[in-house]
Amino acid sequence: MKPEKQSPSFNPTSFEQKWRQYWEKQGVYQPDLKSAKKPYYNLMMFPYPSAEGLHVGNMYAFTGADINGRYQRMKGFDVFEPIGLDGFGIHSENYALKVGRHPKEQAKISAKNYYRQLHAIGNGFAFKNTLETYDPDYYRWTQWIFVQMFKHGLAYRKKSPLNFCPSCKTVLADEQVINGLCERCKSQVEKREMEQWFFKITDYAEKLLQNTFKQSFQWSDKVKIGQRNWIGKKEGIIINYSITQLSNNPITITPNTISCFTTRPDTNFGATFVVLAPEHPFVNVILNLFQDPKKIPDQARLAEATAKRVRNDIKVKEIKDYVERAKSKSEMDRIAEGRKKTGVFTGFYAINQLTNNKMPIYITDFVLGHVGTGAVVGVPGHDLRDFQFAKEFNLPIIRVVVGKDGDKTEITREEQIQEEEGTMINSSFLDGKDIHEATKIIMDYFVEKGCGKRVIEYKLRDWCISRQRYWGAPIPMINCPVCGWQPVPEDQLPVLLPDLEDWKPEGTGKGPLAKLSSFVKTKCPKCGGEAKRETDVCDTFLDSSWYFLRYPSVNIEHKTKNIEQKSDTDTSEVARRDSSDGGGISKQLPWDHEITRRWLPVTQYIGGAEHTVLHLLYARFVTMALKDWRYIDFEEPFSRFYAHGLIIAEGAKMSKSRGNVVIPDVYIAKYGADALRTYLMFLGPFDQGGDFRDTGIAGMYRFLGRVWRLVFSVILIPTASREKNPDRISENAGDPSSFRNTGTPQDDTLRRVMHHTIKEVTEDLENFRYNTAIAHIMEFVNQLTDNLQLITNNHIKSLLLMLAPFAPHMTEELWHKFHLTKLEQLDKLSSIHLHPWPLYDPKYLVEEEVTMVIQVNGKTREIIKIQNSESGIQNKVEEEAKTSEKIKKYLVGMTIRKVIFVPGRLINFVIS
RNA sequence: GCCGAGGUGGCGGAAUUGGUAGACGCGCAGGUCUCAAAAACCUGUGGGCCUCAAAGCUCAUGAGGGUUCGAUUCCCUCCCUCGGCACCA
Repeated sequence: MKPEKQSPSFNPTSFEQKWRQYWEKQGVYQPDLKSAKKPYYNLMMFPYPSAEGLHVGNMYAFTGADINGRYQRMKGFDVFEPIGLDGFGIHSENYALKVGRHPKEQAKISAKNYYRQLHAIGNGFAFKNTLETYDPDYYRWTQWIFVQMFKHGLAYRKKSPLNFCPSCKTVLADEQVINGLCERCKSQVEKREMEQWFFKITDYAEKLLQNTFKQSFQWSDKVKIGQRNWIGKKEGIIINYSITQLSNNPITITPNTISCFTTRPDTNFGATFVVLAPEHPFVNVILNLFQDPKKIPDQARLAEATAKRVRNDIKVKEIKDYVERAKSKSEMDRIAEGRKKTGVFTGFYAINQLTNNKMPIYITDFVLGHVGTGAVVGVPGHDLRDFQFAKEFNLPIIRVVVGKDGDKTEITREEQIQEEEGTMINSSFLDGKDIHEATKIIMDYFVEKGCGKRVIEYKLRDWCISRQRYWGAPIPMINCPVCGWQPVPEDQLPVLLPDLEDWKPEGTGKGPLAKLSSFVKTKCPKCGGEAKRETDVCDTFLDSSWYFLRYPSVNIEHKTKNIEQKSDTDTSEVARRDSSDGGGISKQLPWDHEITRRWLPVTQYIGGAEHTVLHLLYARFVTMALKDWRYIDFEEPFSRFYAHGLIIAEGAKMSKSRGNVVIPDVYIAKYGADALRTYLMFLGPFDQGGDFRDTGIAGMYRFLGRVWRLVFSVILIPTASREKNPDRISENAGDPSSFRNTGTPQDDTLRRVMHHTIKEVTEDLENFRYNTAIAHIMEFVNQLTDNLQLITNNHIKSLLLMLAPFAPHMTEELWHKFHLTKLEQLDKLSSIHLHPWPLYDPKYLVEEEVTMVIQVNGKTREIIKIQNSESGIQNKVEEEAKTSEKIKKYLVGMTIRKVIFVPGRLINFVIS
């Protein structure tokens, strides 16, 4: 049979779907989860369906992650690459609100469309292991985690001023407030005093921080640093100052000290005032004391004259007004006022025990109630804010540090403030000491004198978990008037989210579930009496804090026997924990122990850096807690994390509000998924993202077309070389030993280029340098195109194998066309995607002749070819260089002062 | 203000133990094929000078200094863009 001379036209839509069906049918991307030998858990952050569908930004992230998965699979790993939908929570609910559909209905529609797109991009997903966070089988366990948090004392209720989004009508975690705006809807966030559920993530602050320094914690630096900054560890001291008044007959107050946290006690000789946050407890002490003169307590009952004087000193009304005003101010109002310092004097003084000065105590809104002790000792000479405050209230400013500029004059301008480094002055026993040394000395001093205590503070605060919304996992707690808060018994989980007609948020401070009395009314699990269910739902980020544990075990029946099957040699805490637990359903876990052991922690996690202090921190916290409760035996969920860049369009981040969202579907229909995938990976470094352009994708389509025709030219028109090497389906692509050596220079060149390309592409893929990997493949293709008659089977195989992770459909099509296999003959192992990655042999990288640069005084004047064997010998190269007419011209009449020789690279004559 | 990432042709971007700046692609220009177009293919493509041409010279990696035989790369000062945090004591 003679092959037709014309290659079929390159039409991706004619074969892409066919191969996706084949992959799925044959289970090409379904590893044996129970007994895989070389497990590689390749995970990408799952999407939340909060729009019409995936945009190219999502596709960029998924494709980049998928290329790693495909590469690792070809390297011989059993790659598990699951995908699912983070469909519970406020993102999806807001979208449902927007389109005016019930979230449950919308979820079905979104799921269908998202999964259609996720198929269409051609990733090696394990589609048998999908999960959706709104599935009761899933959120049952989200609730179970909540119950465990409660049982272990990590879930608690607290009343505090919280971030409230008036548009989403719910409270938000600190991590979800960006510049005072709601992370989701960009509305102005208000402060509201509410009682809510919190998770004690702060208990893990130190571990969350310390683990980021471990060698094994291989994360993108920017995310590591971002987490460290967010945790914000500070070592300092709490100093207690006695409180006094100017009056001769001071009233007694309790407490009679003020505690201030500071990291810079070295400057305390320069402390001249104390400032309190409006929320500070002492403020209430004052207000209660003097609100009504009759309420002055007995022990403080004063002579009328004294009382009057005290009331004059302490302007109660002014204080009250200031505090109320401060508390009602929104973040935005504060910013709008600039950084102008305001405050009110309390009438009380704190005694600086170093100088015996009476430091006036003020209330000011620049001190934050939740930071440190909510009270700050003011050192106006060496802190910008303290300086501004002192200026505003005419308080004394004392210099106690001399900076490197040596300026010892009085501090009157902001530029004179030394904060970072310097030497102590005007500080008695600290004089002349470096500030860091002085800090240690003074800390010891305070501790010894009994008026200070070293402390470690963190910026990280507890995770507010309650949301006054409908579309989330109901918080599985019951409030009994007799027994207090009780968790829903584990065998009664899930607490199903009821179908609610009236599900829209109202902003009353309660979630929509509160309106459903059949849901609210329940029995106390402890005493059996009438009780009420919690009606708030969990934050979405709890859903996604453990999903990676679930994926590998999605299809596992929860049989108690898989817990008891442990061998005696298995001494892990986890095993003992499992088998010593009580009977019944509570024994079950949402993950299979053996599978979890095999696959977790996640080998490679890939996602956006925007989750640095959100999902990535929460998932680490939940994993640590599960480890401490002995449900798993590792404490870090993601061994490696790679933060990809963002795709921008029209110069801005893709977002619905900007209207610059690019939908991949049209491009897939026009150019095929392969062209879009390869284009996205080519447009810039994967960690930097890039700007999406139509013209670029057309160019990539042309490139793939060139590859298509190149491969068909070999399939259809056998050349002399090809006939000499007729074993069309040999499995030795890239195996260096399979190469004949004809000795012709062109043959050698092509072979060298191939090995060089394999080397470069392999190294690039190891480091997520997809753009340069593609560039190298392109150069290889250009070389092949220029030497059509010299192409061998191995060139084509190597080319297809290297291109396979990027263009999985087309390479699969060409692979089988090349091997003349028929679709119906194919089994799983025929797939190019399970073929071993090509290897290179360094010995074929060596060139006969190398290019050397000849410089005169550091400027390149000539480029010569020289035998590789001689390129490392200075005499030879120098001799050769001096025969060059051009170089002679430069050297004539000059003296060579020095010759710099870099073997194999250049020679430089320094002349004068 | 602090932390992080960047600044290279018309555009996206290559190039690192300091050694040919601009790989690869887009775009553009010219050409081949065609009645024509599309597609495809070929050639050229940083600026300036010089030349009929070839060759050559010269400038150029945000700005300015420095180290070096040699700097996109290292050091100092500064400017700009993007991302994150932000009155955090």
